[in-house]
Amino acid sequence: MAKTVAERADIVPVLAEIFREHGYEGASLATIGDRTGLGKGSLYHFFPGGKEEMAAAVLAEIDAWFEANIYRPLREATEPRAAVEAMCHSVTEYFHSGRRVCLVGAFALDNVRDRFANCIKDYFADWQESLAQALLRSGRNADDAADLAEESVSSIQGALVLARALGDASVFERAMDRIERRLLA
Amino acid sequence: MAKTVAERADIVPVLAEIFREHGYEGASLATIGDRTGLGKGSLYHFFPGGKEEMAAAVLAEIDAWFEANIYRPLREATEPRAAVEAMCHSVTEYFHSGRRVCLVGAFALDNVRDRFANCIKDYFADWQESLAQALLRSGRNADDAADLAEESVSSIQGALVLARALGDASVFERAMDRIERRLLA
DNA sequence: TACACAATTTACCTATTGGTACACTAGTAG
DNA sequence: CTACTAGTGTACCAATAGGTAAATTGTGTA
Repeated sequence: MAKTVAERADIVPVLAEIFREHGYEGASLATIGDRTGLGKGSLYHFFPGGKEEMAAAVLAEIDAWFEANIYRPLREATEPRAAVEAMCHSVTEYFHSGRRVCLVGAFALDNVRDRFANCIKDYFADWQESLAQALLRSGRNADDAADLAEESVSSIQGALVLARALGDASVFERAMDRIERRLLA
Repeated sequence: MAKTVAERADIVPVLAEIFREHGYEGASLATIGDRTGLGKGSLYHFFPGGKEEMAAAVLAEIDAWFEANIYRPLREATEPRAAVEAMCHSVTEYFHSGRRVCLVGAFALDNVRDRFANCIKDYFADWQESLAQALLRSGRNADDAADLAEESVSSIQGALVLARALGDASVFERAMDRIERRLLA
């Protein structure tokens, strides 16, 4: 009998992909069980809070990833312009050039927004603030930096929506080019 | 016994609001029954295809509204710059300054995207094309017009996501100002 | 006045939902 | 060798899901 012991850390990325594909309501425990290869027993062992805790864990991991790979580099870069450039490339890679949905953005439009309002808000607020900080240190004034950061974060989300709606990844790539050009101008 | 006869045309806007609030999967027939004040019998009388037909009807009505109020004016305007300006105002009003979600955008991020792929695609393609046409006739070259139109449509969606995520309508208003300025530059 | 038909109510159906209870297995520490 | 524990599998649960069937109501028209 295969006992193949699992770990929480291995499950969360799978959960993330499931929520991305099906949304919160659309991701049933049956689907989750199939895709993770875990029975309900194991699932509720790792996530006693059920689906809600699973989604929270996914959001926490996403936040940790962005903190480590996007926000902190932007905040702490000695070379802010290079950090901005690096952000653009990381983002393009992370979202598979627009073929991958932003789970936080999707949750924001869904009715689960209320349940995870804080996570969702922080995700975008942190992004905007860290980017604004890098722009500030690259020589812009505070107002321009804040405005440009807000526009960029917003545009990335819009490009993800449009790319997916049109089924055309090039929409996202064009948007990222525009954003990078404008950030470095 | 109150018989209060209903009409399909009266129901669709209510359905639209329900789908906006709860998403496709999240909008149960129970909720729909409550909010419309109609039993399942009436609902299936008007929409024999069930939930899917209800959503399709909503998307069709949205498309018709945009065709009449946004796309056609852009395409047929004798004064294209004024039409672009009018579009910006209509859009701001339609989305309640970012407090109201774009159902088509939300569906695009959801897993129901596949089911309504054509509607969703057309909505954005038509918007982009009609806007590009107005820009073209306002004196821009074809490439600039197409690019700027794509960027604008994309930015509107992004602004809706971000405004809702942050619970801050001013994000949307700033975005619309930027877009209008750039379109009329 | 009676017919036809649109609209509605009510009752019912099966599958699935998220969640619980609990017995069980396999390592591991003493 | 034994006791403990993290992880697993199975069976079960009430509630709800979307959907169906048919009897009933009212209303405009001939």
